[in-house]
Amino acid sequence: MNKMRNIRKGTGESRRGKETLLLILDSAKTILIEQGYSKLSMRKVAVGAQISVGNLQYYYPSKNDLLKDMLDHSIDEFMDEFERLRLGANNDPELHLKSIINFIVLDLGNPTTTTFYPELWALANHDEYADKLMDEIYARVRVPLEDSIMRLNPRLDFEQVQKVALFISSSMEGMTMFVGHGKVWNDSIQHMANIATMSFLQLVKNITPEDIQENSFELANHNG
Amino acid sequence: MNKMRNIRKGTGESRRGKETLLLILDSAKTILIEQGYSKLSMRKVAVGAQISVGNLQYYYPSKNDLLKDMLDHSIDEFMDEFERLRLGANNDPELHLKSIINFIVLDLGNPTTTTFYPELWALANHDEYADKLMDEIYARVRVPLEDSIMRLNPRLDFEQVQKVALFISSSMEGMTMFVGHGKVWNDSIQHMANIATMSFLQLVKNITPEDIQENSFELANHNG
Amino acid sequence: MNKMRNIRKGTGESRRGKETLLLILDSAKTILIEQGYSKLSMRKVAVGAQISVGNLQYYYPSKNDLLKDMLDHSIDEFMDEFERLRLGANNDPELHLKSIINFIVLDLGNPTTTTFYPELWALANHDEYADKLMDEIYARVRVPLEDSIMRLNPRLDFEQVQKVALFISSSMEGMTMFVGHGKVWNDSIQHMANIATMSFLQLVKNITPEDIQENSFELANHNG
Amino acid sequence: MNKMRNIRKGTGESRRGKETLLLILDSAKTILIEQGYSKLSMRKVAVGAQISVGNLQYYYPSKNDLLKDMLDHSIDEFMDEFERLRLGANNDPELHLKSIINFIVLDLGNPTTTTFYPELWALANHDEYADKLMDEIYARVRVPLEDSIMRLNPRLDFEQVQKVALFISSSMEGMTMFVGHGKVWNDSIQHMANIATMSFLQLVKNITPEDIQENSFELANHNG
DNA sequence: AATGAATGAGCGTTCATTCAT
DNA sequence: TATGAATGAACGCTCATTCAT
Repeated sequence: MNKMRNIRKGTGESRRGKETLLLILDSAKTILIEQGYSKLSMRKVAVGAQISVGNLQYYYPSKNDLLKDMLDHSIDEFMDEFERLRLGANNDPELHLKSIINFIVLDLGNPTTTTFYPELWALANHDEYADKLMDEIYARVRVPLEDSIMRLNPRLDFEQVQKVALFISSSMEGMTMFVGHGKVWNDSIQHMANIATMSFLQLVKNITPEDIQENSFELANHNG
Repeated sequence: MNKMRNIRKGTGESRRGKETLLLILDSAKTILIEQGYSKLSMRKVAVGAQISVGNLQYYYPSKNDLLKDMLDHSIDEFMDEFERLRLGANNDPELHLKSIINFIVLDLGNPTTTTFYPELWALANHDEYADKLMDEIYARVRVPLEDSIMRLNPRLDFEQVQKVALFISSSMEGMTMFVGHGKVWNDSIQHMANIATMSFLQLVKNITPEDIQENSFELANHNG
Repeated sequence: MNKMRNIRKGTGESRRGKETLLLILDSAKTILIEQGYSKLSMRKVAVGAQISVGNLQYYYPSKNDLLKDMLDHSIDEFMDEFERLRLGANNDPELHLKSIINFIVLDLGNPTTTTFYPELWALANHDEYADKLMDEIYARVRVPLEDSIMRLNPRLDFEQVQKVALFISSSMEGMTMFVGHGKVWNDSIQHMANIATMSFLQLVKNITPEDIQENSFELANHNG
Repeated sequence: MNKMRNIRKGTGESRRGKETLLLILDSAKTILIEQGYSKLSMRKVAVGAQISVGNLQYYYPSKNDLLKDMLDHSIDEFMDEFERLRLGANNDPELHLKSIINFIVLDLGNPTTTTFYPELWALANHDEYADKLMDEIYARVRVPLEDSIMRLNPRLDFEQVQKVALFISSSMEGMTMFVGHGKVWNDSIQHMANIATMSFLQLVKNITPEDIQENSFELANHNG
């Protein structure tokens, strides 16, 4: 299965071409992670891949084409790992949930993850393709979460399960900027994983449809 | 209290200068939000503020100077609201916690918040000042959270309280990319606030020092 | 009367700016004439004007803006001369016609005219502005021709006068590529002017509405 | 008779090669006509001919080689038609002259002619080959004109005949930019052909050697 | 006869910055 | 305070050309 989907027909056909394609994508990803999207330029990618700008543009006629392929390529790596985790799950939904949480939170400490995802989120606010990609990734991440939640709390209908899964997933993503690689609380990443595990399990087991539905007006009344 | 801290001595002193300064900062913020940091340029800021590039550079000799002031200015607005919330709190720690959670989560639906913060997080990975600023903001946001947690769960020592507060705060930030303005799950923002409230309250009340300390090795044993 | 109409507001305001503007337009025109439109680049114009590319783009944000102004500027020079000729005309329509013909045909020998106009014609086939400009120039050139023709041949209605003027004008333009500067027949330019004068005078005096209206079918009949 | 004269020895020898050669030349001509010489590039020609750039360069090692062959090829088509006209002429010189004029003027309405020739004239000012080619074409076009003029006006010596033929030929070319396809006066093309026919016949019949020889000094005297 | 891969120069354009006025 | 003028570097991109296969 060839995951690179470079745009221009007829590029990356030969062995040499495929090697160059990989050099390009790695270079682009490295620059995105080390310097951020605002510093990502075709020139820098070319230098990083040790090819000429002209040749880079032979593979990717426009910067946007490169961006797309680079995002695909970067995400595929994460997804591959995640897929392995999913397949290795046993039948115990609680155990499965725990292992997913632990995997995702600890993965935030990976330097690549720490810097790549915030770039993607920022990009998604201004770039349609990045936005679409984000939707796809996180939908796939939520699938095993939803599966476990459904089995651990049969009172919830599917929409409610989806929202709980979304809460758990986004909750973990939010830690990136605080416990990720190089961040102030990076040393506490395992403690954060523990809190997350404890918190999410309790949530999943105890939450009722009413907890979710309760509207802000009632909340206001409670307050008063 | 003048919150703008523009670098060049003696600028923004006259009435007209102050007005121009505000026009500049608003223009910069608008561009950051609408087009992202990679598209933010001195030229565009000058056009947006309806002044010449030369004059812009009179106020901010370098782009970085502008960036700093713009971040300060943008965050001040959020902090002002947050401060009002803090001061308006009554003595009930649970009620206070609930109102903070509700305020923060619902604020994510604000278009400015939705796009501004991801830009800041991405920036913080490559810009020292943005990084420092983030630390300051979120430390201040956590203070009232820590206060409530401490009172609701006296078993936890301060370090543990800090970590629970960090978990809750980052958890909410993570929703930005999913329930923010224009995002797929924006319609569910109130439901997400409900889940968050329920989940965090349970967490704060029930968590023990052991839950936090438990290490991954034990987890591994549990798994096996 | 300032004939330069550079696009960007606020450029060319100071004395120095106006000088630079002239250097730019002269440089552009020289390159167009010496190397042709396909070789006209912002870089070459900047070098010719002895300024930086950045400064050139300060005056003309886009190449098209420069092209427009350069065309305007180049044509103004021709029009100024032509206007002087028109104003210096006495009341004798035949004499006036002769002097216009002589002026235009001999002007074709001017190196600038020889190369500039074919570039303009080619450009007009692909560039809307050049096309519009051509219409304007030649309409103005035809005015004094129409005036003379009308007086020399009262049998023609205005539409017919226009067509005869168009024939005469375009006929002269066609000589550019043959008797212009550096062309094979350049030595015969005065003889060509003589033939043109004799031919056009005869035409104007003798042509009837029927000559113009006669359709190709009748022509075929005449032929048979 | 193979009219294509591509440079590289041994190309276009096989049947398939000849087909590709035609695709290339057609593609080049189409681009020249639709976009102008400044937009004519090897890449675009290759795309238009549906071959790779590498293969295009197998046929034409340099862009200039392609340009030459393309000009030859384009002109051959016009010359073929013109040759047919010449051969179909009967013995009446006036009739022959009329049919040539009608053919040439009406041909200006052909979209290809309208745009191709101005490009050629512009090119001829900067490209030696295009210049040489122009000389050849128009010399051939003038031959039948000279033949008719000579027979219709025996007073003229050959040099004078040549100049009258040149005047008539260039006069017609000049109409291209005004009555050609898509031009403002295109609807009047038949009327222009009529005026041309009438004017040129009168010229040819009545012109004297003195009319041609008369110098500008005498003209100047007339004016004064 | 044809493709894919690569180069290096040049293109129009945007940029942060400097400086005279 | 404010503008207009200027620079030099970098940007994304197109180009003619070369070469291995």
